[in-house]
Amino acid sequence: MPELPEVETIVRALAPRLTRRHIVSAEFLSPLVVRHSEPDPEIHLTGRVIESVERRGKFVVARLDRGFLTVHLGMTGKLLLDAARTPYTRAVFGLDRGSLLFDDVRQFGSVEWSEGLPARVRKLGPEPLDISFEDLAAALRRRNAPVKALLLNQTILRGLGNIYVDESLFRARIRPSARAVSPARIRRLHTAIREVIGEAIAHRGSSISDYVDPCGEEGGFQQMHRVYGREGEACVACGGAIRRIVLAQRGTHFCPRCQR
DNA sequence: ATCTATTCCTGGCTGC
DNA sequence: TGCAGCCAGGAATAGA
Repeated sequence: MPELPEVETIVRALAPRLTRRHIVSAEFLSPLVVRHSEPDPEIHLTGRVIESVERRGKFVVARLDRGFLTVHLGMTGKLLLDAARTPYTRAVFGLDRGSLLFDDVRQFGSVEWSEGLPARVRKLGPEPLDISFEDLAAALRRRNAPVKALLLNQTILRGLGNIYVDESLFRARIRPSARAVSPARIRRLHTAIREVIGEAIAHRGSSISDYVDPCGEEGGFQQMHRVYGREGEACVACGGAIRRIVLAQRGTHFCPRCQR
């Protein structure tokens, strides 16, 4: 499940390989993955030049000589360089040198062409590594949803998903169900998010289920998860059992003793 | 405006 | 062994 650190790893691998490449062919094998696109993406993409590849939250955005190619990996999406097609290949881009495949088993991901930056990218909130404590506190103030739901909301903060929200809340010692979190706790949360995201990027993301980068490499941060996927195991801080509940329609992992 | 529930999708897992 | 049924979850959408 690619979140900010995984997408950052992917974009770092893709950018030098795709910048200044010409798209000589574009083929969509599943109508589902182009559901967000403006019409006729094959026509608009063919012949384009890729000018840059950047991450915006969990989106991969390639700026073209005309328009944008935007990819969201959803749950199981992969961007693969010079790879063989599989039964789950949903889009194929021929380049003047090599090729780019979009594989996605569950098809929660999407690939789109648009003339301008897509609306759903434009309305994203700030990057977690850029936002100041004051702005984070302001964004969470006067909200009454559980803090976990707020952190998953990409218009408040972009790039965090289920894993990194659980890990950040553990390090900040805040219960995921907490509402109206105090400024002192938001201070801890601000620090925790920066630490978790920074460490996860340094470890090239978490390989849960079948995440790999465009060269087929796995990440290593899953070894360092303190709560996610550790239900019933011992808390690294207090030794108590990690609990799993469902909150905001997501599997939610926390230590009942450390996170009050 | 804000919050919550539902929906999409399918391989893999559980349990009978 | 086989298979029905459930689970994972990002984000669009609908409903309250």
